[in-house]
Amino acid sequence: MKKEEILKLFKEKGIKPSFQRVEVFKYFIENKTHPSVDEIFKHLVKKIPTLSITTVYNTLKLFCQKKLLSEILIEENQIKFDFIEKPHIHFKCKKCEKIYDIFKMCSIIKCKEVNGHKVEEHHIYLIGTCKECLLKTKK
Amino acid sequence: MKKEEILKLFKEKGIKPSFQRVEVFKYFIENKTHPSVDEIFKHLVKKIPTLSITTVYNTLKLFCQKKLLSEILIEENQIKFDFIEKPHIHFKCKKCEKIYDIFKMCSIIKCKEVNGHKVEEHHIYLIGTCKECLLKTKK
DNA sequence: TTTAATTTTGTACTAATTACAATTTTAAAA
DNA sequence: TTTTAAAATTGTAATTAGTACAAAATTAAA
Ligand SMILES: [Mn+2]
Ligand SMILES: [Mn+2]
Ligand SMILES: [Zn+2]
Ligand SMILES: [Zn+2]
Repeated sequence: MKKEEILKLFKEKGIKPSFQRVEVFKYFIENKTHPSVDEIFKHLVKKIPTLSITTVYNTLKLFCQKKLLSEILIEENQIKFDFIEKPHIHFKCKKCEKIYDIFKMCSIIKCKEVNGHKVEEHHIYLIGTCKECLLKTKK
Repeated sequence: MKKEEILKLFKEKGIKPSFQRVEVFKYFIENKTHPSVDEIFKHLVKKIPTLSITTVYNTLKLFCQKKLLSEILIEENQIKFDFIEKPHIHFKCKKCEKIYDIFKMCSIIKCKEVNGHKVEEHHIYLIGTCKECLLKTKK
């Protein structure tokens, strides 16, 4: 995703493209991970020494409101964030703590209504032992 | 669930039935909700004035280890707890904040393995506007 | 009754997040 | 270009959920 594309996307969403905002957004494009606020801050502050952690919080909240990102509640002590692209679910390994994207479809993900309630977001995560950790244990 | 049944269950699970532990457990049986640590503490401290919040934390951690309770990560700022009975998913209304149990089955809930990873827990929650809040909005 | 193990309690601490006012930046108006 | 107002960023302080830990209390075995 090029700079122009980002600026175009921001314009569509009504987001003013400050340097900090663009850098936070680029973090998600360049690192397809599920970072915490702290991870983003620690990474960007190297490039933007004046960066404030508050700006990172503000920016992430804005991006979530504008549906560019979603919050992932999968850790007990901190919120992680995910770039919204294709719908997917998550798998967290309780051994190595890694979080994997799982592109497996399920009736729940398409569900727009349940028991009379209007459904707007779907959050699914699985916990267990990942492929790699299973192999390590066998050895 | 009677006192004897609780004591029997605790014995099976290897939990010593201290007064505090039994009271915390009874909270879940008598209130089929999804309480936070603070809600449990505030409720029980009326009956047990010497109760420490640390005991509530310790007890809930123990109950989770022993698979009597599960942690629900659905709020950004606090963990909620759920009595483990029938498998179910949750719906949270973003208007009134209420959390509903949804007993709707889905292939994901039965999934024991995905992409080579061994699945041990399934967590599914939906966000939206609940039936009641939809009605209020229409008026 | 002694003793050791377990549980509970209270306090201090940590760390994520929020509140908020001051400063800086941006962009429009004059 | 200069003035002005709005928006964004920053830094600090406050809040709050959760944890660490040692002392006190309880329990149960020796
Ligand atoms: Mn993801
Ligand atoms: Mn439930
Ligand atoms: Zn792993
Ligand atoms: Zn509602």
